[in-house]
Amino acid sequence: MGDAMGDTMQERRTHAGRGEAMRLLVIEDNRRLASVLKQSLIDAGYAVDTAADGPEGEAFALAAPYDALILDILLPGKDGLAVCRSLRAQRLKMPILMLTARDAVEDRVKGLDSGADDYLVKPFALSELLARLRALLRRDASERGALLTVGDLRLDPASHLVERAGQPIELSARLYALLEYFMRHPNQLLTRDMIESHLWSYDYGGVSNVVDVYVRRLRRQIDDPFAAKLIETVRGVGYRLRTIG
Amino acid sequence: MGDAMGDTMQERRTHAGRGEAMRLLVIEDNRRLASVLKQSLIDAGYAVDTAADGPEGEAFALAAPYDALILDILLPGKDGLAVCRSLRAQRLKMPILMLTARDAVEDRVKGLDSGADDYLVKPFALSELLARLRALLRRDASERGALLTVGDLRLDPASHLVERAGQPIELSARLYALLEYFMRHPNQLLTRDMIESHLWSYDYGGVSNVVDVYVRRLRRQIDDPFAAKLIETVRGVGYRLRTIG
DNA sequence: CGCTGCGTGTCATCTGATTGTCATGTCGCT
DNA sequence: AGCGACATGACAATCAGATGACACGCAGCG
Repeated sequence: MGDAMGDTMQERRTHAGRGEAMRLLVIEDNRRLASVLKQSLIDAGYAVDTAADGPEGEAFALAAPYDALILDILLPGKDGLAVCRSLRAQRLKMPILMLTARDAVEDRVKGLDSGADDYLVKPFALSELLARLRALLRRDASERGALLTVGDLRLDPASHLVERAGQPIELSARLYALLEYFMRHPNQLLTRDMIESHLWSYDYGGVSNVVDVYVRRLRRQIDDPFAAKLIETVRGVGYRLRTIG
Repeated sequence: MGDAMGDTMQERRTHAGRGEAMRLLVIEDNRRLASVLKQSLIDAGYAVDTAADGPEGEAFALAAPYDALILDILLPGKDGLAVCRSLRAQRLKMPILMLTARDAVEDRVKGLDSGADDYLVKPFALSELLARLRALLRRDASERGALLTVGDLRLDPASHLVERAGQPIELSARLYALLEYFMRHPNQLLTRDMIESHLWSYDYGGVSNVVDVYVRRLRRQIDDPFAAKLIETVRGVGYRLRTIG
């Protein structure tokens, strides 16, 4: 195995080396941000189109096949949520990455509710965007939007319903997002940093135990009432959702 | 407790799980800030070089591979934005964290525009710098993890799970780091100094038997319960992890 | 308007786990 | 035997995480 640098270079160039570049559509009304994004994505080896408002974006998406969409929530004409729902209604299955303004907690939930596959809170680091994009493109179409299952715990991204051992569980927005993050990475160690930058904006203070507190709340709902505990603490590092006892 | 100390310790823990220190290049003309940064980053477990102006920094970056750059915008010779663009034009893809004294939103966009991955406004808290750095470096690390195997011993960097002969083994953070270090250098003689400088601060007292103690603890968990012993003592020198019986 | 309930994030406190040191026992080499 | 070098168990200080309580903001409602 190569050293860190080698792997980095390799990974970053992956798309450029591919026969066909992955095609992306960026729907973002802020021109400056749109152009920055476009250039960065092109540098990263993608083929990129941009659209500046909802209707235009939707038309683009319907006119040509894209491998993924990057979609701002706040758009003139027709907002990102509506575009997303509309595209899904028309059976378009490509992964959609939503961009949401900071402090819009509701948005995050609605975003996932409307059929988006992931969301990113502004401001974000470009590398984070690229990483999430890689993750989305890597994921097989068949496993996106499918029912997530870990042990006797089930989560349906489409309906937002969660249940364990047949018992329905009600989760607040944050808790739902946290659980979904866990379930999309079963058995994987999630550091506090990773969780924090997924659920809060990446430049969140850093000196806070929000993550601990939310994990505690999640445990109270999905673990406390049951014998087999699913959320494991990895001391000094983070947490992990176990698939097996 | 002082903030700086707390951050240092925390960061060291974070990196304890890694075999090799991450290499950073700091390009900053203010000597005092540069030296404070360098020391703090070293304390945090990174290997750090510094450059005092644009051209020098660029030369450094081109000469050797770094895992990340910390780049001041205001630099003599050639400013940070130009350095950044230039490096990107030369296909260097490592994450770049920009620093600036100006606090206009404009700069953020310009910074990202020139190819930076993240942006930090002076004055900043050291803890924030470290947090963002971790976020930038995390990508490369998390997407790398291949399963490490030595004999019937297996270690998965992604989940931090360790098992021998199918039996799961629970390791504390330090022990995990030690084992990972061993497993990334199988059959290789590791001196006490090497181990000490990888897992503890580079200039650890020297008059301590921490290494012996931790090797003992590791043995208790991965060797004691099994017939074939994997950790070998090389008298007068150090230890070695054997792949063969 | 004020009351109430919910979700969110912060804080202080508590507790077992982890850490590094030390004293002592054991082994291997000359 | 004697000298290091290493192994080992015990120990106190420290720390990371768990946990409960609190304060704030916001939506719904009388």
